[in-house]
Amino acid sequence: MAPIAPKRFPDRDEIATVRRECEPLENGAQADTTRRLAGRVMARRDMGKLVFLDLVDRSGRIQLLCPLERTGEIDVHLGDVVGVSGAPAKSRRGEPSLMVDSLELLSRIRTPLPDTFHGLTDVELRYRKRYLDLLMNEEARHDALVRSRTVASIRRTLDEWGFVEVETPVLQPRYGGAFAEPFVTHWNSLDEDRYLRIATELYLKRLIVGGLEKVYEIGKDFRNEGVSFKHHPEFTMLEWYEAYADYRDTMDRIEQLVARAAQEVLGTTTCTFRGHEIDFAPPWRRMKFVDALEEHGLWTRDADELRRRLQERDVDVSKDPTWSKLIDHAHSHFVEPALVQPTILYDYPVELSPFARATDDDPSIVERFEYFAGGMELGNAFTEINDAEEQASRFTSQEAERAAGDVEAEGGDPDYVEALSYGMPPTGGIGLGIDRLAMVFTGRESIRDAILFPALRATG
RNA sequence: GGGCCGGUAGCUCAGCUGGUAGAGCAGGGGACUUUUAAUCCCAAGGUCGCAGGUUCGAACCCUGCCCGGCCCA
Repeated sequence: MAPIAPKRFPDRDEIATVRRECEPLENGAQADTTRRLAGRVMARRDMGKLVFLDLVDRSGRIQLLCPLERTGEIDVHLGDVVGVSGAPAKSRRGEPSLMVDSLELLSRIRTPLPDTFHGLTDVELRYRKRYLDLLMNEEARHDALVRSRTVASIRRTLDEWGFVEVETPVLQPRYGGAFAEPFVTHWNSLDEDRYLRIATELYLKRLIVGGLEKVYEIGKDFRNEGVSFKHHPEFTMLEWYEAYADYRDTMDRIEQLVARAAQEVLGTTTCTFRGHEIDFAPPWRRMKFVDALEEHGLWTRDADELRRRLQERDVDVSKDPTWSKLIDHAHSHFVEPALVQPTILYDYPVELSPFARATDDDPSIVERFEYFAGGMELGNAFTEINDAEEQASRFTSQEAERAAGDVEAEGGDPDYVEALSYGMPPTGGIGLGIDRLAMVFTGRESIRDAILFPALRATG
């Protein structure tokens, strides 16, 4: 009968820790302590009575020296999960190692690993079998940890600032809070359709009405659209809302939040993305939306004129039925890609911003900003409309956009308007695309490298 | 949706002008007490993405489809 594989391996140390213990040793020497390590065997070099293994855990890699006279036969294949105990040592050539006394097989590999030298490079396989990518490519492990630590840092900062983390519905009877088409599903027992949320915005602001004052949520949003290097149909978004604050307060906070995350995760406020060194240290460049378009000669309130100017520049405007879509196209085509260093664009046309309050001196311009890095929008923020009647009239304006052919225009939400009618404090709110931030922090140029299991077509 | 590129052993790849499929690593067997892409010997490993077509003969040429990448929309 085959021996039963151990169900646990307690009291293990991290490989990185043991490596550090090996550093001061002379070549060929070993410490008189005993350490226990567990992990995946990623290389094997047999030298007759002495077997060398490379053991990998989350923290790093170390060489195992296995003298057969002590350990017995080493019945270990590449990819097996083993636990060992032994003494920190250095090989004669100076390689940090563990001189193994005993080795136990914890899990036997059944399907051979990919080529341990070339790793797994096939892009499709890396996405479909991310576990192999993580196993074979140290870079993939590193990126996953950077993302995780970034989210942890953001939570720490918001918690420290007194924000409350909440969870709001993913399945919503109405969708809103962004311009996008939703996924639809069906609730059988109620025989009602539900939309997967495209944003958390309208529920979070209901909580501001309810007096929670400072709330945030980190979660998945879903938008029924194609995939690109910066778009993914399910993506992770942070949104926060802060009572008694406006968009200027929010600008200061987002600079602090991102710079601090970079500092904590990367050890510096800078990172390299698409060959550019990007520095998140505040203050970020700030520029009016209108001025940014003006720089490209693309600011006009006249839809026909704007259409003409875009066509002159060989832009296909056939799918832009409204001025809003045209100006958005102009912005995303000419302005956004040039915003490499962290930049805040502020004061947007009211047509693009159904939830933002007007500026004091111009009712056609609202207190909204978007912020960019690496040529990508990272997020969007407003001084929130907190008056029910004003919100209702913005929804009405959006219906006109929809009637003019913009399928992504806001659909309106009477229940949300009712919530506002009970009074909402003046409020600043913001969204942050976590996947895109992770792209910039890791230097990965595809959002699919920032997402552990990106969406792919189903196979066979 | 359109254009370009790709899919050959578990992985990384080669395969010329159409002539019966190759290597390295991994996996199996063996040798070796300081190797680290260890080395050496032996044996094994294939629906060439799928389906048609052309041809005496197709991984290779043609058509359609599937999956992926990049760019455009």
